[in-house]
Amino acid sequence: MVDDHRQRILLAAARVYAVQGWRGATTRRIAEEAGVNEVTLFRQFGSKEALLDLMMHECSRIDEAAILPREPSEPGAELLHWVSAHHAGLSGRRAMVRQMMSDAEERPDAGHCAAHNASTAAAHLREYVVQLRRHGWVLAGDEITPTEVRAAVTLLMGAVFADAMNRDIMPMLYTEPLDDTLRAYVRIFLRGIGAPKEPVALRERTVDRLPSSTFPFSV
Amino acid sequence: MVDDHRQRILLAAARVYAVQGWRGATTRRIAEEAGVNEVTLFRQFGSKEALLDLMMHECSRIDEAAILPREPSEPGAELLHWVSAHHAGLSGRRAMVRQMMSDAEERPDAGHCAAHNASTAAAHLREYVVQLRRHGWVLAGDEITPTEVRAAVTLLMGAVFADAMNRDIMPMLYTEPLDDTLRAYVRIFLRGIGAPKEPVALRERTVDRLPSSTFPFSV
DNA sequence: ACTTGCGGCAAGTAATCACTTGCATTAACA
DNA sequence: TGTTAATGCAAGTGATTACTTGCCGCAAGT
Repeated sequence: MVDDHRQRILLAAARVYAVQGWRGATTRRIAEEAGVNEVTLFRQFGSKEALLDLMMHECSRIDEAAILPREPSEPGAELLHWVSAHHAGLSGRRAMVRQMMSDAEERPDAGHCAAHNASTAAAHLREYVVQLRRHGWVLAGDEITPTEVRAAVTLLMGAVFADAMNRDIMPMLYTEPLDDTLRAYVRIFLRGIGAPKEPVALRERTVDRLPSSTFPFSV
Repeated sequence: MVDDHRQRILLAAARVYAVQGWRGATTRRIAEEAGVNEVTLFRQFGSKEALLDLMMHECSRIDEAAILPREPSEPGAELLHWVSAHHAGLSGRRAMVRQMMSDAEERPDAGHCAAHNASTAAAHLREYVVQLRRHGWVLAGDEITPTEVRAAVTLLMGAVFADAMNRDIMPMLYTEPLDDTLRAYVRIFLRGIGAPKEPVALRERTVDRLPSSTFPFSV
């Protein structure tokens, strides 16, 4: 019963905050949205700041992102699935992420919460690229530098982030359907890191010839 | 003198708004920042809403973006220069853009202002790609579809946008220096639309064999 | 039956919000 | 020199802010 109330208030706070931001998320509005008395809010959480801080941390704990397989078998399809899931997650939290990023100027903690998901997702993608390389999906010895591979990761992550954040308010930029766009993102990304569309002829033990230490991805 | 006051107030409003957002940009703080009596603000602009609306429209009028040449001669360098300028512009307005995007939920006009620069920049880039193709810099007849080229534009724009917005609060994602990253963005973009690094052998009048009508970029 | 604790309700706190009014000052222009 | 328009200053408007206090009802545990 107790936790039920706390949860309801936290969810209400998240909804109000996503639309109205920190200053607009008044204790009155949150209480009204939760269907509780305003005083209950203070008795449960102490202050507005404590409540919103907790809410933001709870929100950033959610990791609903799809998982990239450890052993790549179909990079294009796997990446598309993962990117779609990541985009969907970001898109669903769009309003809240926007508020957090604007609050980052005054409340660094909000920025941290907004960055958390993106950071872990980027780490997953980096690890996946390492595996791609390990399993011979990436043409080694290219003119593609390790820095460029790292940049390709932030390029893809950034493009998906911007797409999720801006597609609704920039119709001039995002004219093509979401599906086609994400598919193209993935294709360009794979081309960018030197992975051909067709499966590379499986060279046996490419791993031995490309020790992971030469690759600058530790995590 | 009069315009001097108005300008000072508008600039002060922009500074305060960029940090504190709409609700945080109180008339008191703006007047104090401008070194003007609070009443002057109301006598000049009528209301807080009128002042901030005007300020946002003035801000979105500024088009400091570098210009992409009509006749591409060195795509890599030209694009890098343009992307750097675009990133610098966005980066300088970072705080304000973030506030506008969070206000977009309640004040659609703020969203429009935030979208304006990105939209015109994207139009420029699209036009440049058309010119690239016209002058034979792009390998035609590839497996690269027009939709993919369009997506490449939004990919690059989105990545630069995200980089400018998030680099300061996501150190885990943006570990490489800005210059190297932008350079890599451009290289991957060019590879993504099928433009090789080295200048293509100038085929005479490729234009005739590739009428622009087959290319879906009208603007 | 009695305690304990949680929640609703009504009221009130000082601070801040956007905005207004009246009056004195100042500087330009006639 | 007189007029006019813009500004500063002091004060005050009602609304809203976060937060507190005191009292009462209710349900569960002992």
